[in-house]
Amino acid sequence: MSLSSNSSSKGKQPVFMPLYKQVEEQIKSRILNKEWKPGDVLPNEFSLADEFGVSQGTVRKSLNALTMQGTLIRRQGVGTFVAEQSDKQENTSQFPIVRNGRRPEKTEIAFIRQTVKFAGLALQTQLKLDSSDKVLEIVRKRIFRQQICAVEYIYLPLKYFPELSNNAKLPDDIHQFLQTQYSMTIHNLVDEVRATPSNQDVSQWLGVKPNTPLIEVTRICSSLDETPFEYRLIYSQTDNFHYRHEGTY
Amino acid sequence: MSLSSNSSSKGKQPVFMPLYKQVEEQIKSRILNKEWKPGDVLPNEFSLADEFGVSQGTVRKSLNALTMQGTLIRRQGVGTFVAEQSDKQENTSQFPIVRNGRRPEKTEIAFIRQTVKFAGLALQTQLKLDSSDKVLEIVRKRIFRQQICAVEYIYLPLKYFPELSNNAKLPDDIHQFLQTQYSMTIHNLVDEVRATPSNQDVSQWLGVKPNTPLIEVTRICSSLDETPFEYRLIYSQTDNFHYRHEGTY
DNA sequence: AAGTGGTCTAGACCACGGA
DNA sequence: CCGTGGTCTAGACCACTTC
Repeated sequence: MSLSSNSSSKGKQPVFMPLYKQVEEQIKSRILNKEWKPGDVLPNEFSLADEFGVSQGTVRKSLNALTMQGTLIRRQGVGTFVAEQSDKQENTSQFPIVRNGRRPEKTEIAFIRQTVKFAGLALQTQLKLDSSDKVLEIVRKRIFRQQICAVEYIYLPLKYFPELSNNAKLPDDIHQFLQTQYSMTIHNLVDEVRATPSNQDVSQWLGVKPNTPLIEVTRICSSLDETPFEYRLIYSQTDNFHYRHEGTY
Repeated sequence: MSLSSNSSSKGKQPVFMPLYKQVEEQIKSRILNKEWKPGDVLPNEFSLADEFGVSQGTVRKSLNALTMQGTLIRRQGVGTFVAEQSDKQENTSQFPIVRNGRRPEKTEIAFIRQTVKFAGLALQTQLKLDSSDKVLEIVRKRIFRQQICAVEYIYLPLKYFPELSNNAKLPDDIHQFLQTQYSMTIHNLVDEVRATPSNQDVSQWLGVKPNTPLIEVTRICSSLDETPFEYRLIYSQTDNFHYRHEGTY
């Protein structure tokens, strides 16, 4: 196989895409097509170079770029793999609510309930659904050492995950589950944080007085092809916890 | 000049540092020493390669790494520059409070007051100060089109910025100012978000009823050498605004 | 036209992990 | 031991900016 020449007449702007970028896109699309699934090993650099008709150094540049984006994992002496959910959780603290003065810690999960519902308005707009689409709603608590730290509402569209309509309880690690069942991994996410008075339900679950100020984190997770596939609401009191984000410029 | 051989007997673990990493550290330290200041142009790749006694490709790898960390800016046909504050603000949305359903937008600033104080407890721990250290406190409002969106308390230690003790009002773009005056640029930051009832002062400034639930963002900015040099508290109501964070895995 | 960074190649050698 | 990715080099050519 060989890559396209550098000028294209499709768009208005002729698109100049360097070889390493083209290789990157090719690899990405094979992952999207599930030719290569999470955990799979890719051919080595020289095989890929042959296949794409470029030099090994060019392939290397693509693989390293995808590794930095978190799509691939490279292990010296072993090979290059499609990243699994578990690989990603090491780097970025999956769950953003942490104890004051601490780094992210592992949480326990206490299941409350799960139901299939029609998508409400917020879900329709954020997950690109319409009013006839259904979602699985999961409600559960996050706990650090007997201390209830947050309540989560998780919404998964049946459009993408049809088998969830049966009432089998999902495992605690939902993203792990979605990855093994649907080869769906998080590629990026958007968090919006607001302050809101605690409502009846959440107050009970968190063990706080109604109208206590809580933070409400709205999290939307998207896959590699930019499909938003999960909507999540997280409620937490912030006497002992906070939402945390650390960034490098 | 030439770099150290790959094995060192200083630490407990013999440290193997690849050449490109050593070059990276060298360049970083020259920036810290203010040999190269924000906005300065670096020598070209071949000059640096000569100077460090490595090949041009190795220097390139270092420069690209530092570019991705936001420390340098490279412009084809022109040269490689030490990043300025203005370069950084383009990539990462400096100010994290945005209107609902929007991307980050430019805000106006309304000055309220500024005072020199002794550092309180939170400041002492977070900025590594002691009780005799003084800070400049700046209080001001953030405004989107006549709509007050947030109140900011900004704390700058006189330890790092001694000339601020005179009562001259600082310009709106504080980071721009700190960069030109002190060659101090943000390298990373930590945000902690909590929910809190609005107090008397903030209620007035934001124009909300006392005890309205607000978000409180505690932001600590650090420089390239990991010195935390600014502590900031941001208060905002979240009927029309929210704290936003977008991340790629 | 001169000088910069950007892309691409080809090949050498090293370090690591597993059989 | 072999095969993998990691580092490093040297050199060619391209694209962009400035003069």
